[in-house]
Amino acid sequence: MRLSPITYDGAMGRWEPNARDRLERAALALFAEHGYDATTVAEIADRAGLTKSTFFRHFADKREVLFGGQDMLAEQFGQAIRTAPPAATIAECVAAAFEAVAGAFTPDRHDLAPPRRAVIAANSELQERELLKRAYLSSAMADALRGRGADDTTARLAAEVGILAFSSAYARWAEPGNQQPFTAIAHAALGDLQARAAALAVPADAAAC
Amino acid sequence: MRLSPITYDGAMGRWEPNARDRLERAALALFAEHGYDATTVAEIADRAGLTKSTFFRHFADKREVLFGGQDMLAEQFGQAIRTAPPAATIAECVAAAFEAVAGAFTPDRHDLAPPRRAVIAANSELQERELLKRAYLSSAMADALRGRGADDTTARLAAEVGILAFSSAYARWAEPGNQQPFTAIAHAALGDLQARAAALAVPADAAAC
DNA sequence: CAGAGTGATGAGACCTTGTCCCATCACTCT
DNA sequence: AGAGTGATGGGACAAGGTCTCATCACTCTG
Repeated sequence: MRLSPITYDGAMGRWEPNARDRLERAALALFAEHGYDATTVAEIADRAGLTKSTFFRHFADKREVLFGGQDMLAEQFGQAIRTAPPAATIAECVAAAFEAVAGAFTPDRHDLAPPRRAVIAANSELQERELLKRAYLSSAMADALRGRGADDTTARLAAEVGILAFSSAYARWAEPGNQQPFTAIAHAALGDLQARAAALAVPADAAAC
Repeated sequence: MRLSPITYDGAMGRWEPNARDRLERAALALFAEHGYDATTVAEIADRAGLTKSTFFRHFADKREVLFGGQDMLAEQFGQAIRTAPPAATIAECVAAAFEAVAGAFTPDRHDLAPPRRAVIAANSELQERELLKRAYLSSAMADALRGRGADDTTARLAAEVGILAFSSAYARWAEPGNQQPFTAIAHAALGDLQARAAALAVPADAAAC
């Protein structure tokens, strides 16, 4: 299948550009229409004007088409923590990581989040992948913290708390009515969790659960 | 394929009993010999004297054969937290959950842990499943804590910290030379994490990472 | 003791995911 | 014009996983 040529600037594919983009959009549309399971890779490729072969050249996995940017996110987390000021505390390192990825949460990306979340919420296999993504981000943060000299246990704990803050901040940012920028929400979530972590450490506290 | 009859007491299979057990052992042996990827479900079933059909009747998934008891563990976590004394703090609820599952970590199960861990460590797909299992246990704990009235954020945080303590305690318990009972290790790990969580909450602390 | 019922298994067709190899095409460079 | 390059198409292929139906062992009932 050959599509009409489109002039495009930038280093894109040679035929019709944006093959990866087209596949992502086609997948999201079909998943929303018929559900994730009822949609085959061949159908996605077909709607994008491509074939199954090409799909798997762009995505290692059928699920991957919904979880594209996670590698970049993990890389940015790690980079921000590694390049934070030497005197920064662990909490400040985590906050720096959040600021580093704030660029990915621009208002124009905001519209794509709700349908994507809806598709994931409707399928347990995709929720699993979402959890996996979190674990991946968490271990990237923990590695970077260890690289700064933090001991293993503290690094893992801080990373878990950081990811918890990140994911709840993302959920709030992605809400349809939200206007606040991601950074503000993320910082608030992190501060909130820090306070609650302190409360956890006081078993004599009267706060029975 | 028909095997010689074996007298057996208890509600087992009608033909050769312990089909599920045999499949698990055959799988672990083959995975250790040839690796996870190079072992097909048909081979596992064949070594167990069964067929592919029967394998998928006992396990929803090829990976599932290595991750059997997680449902039970999650159930025990939840049950212990729901039935903890009304005045128990969150930390005490988590500790109660650990005690509830200690029965699963008896010395005779200790020997099966190292080969299983070795197989998982050699395959990323299985490590992913391990992470998924953790997330599953964590959400079971969080649900139970929410059921006691804890707010969402605190419940999730406590569950994450609890699972972190649990998995590091399990790793220590499963070490070949270990003699300590699981409960003692788990409580120590939880206490350790609580202290570090408190330190995280003090950003003015001089502990740069 | 005969026959119906039950539940686990065997057998095999079938679809989808994911891999692999090779031919083909568009575009670029010389 | 011709060679090179890189993305794509096409099809064969293995394995995972689902489904259906027949078969067998065992139990229960009359």
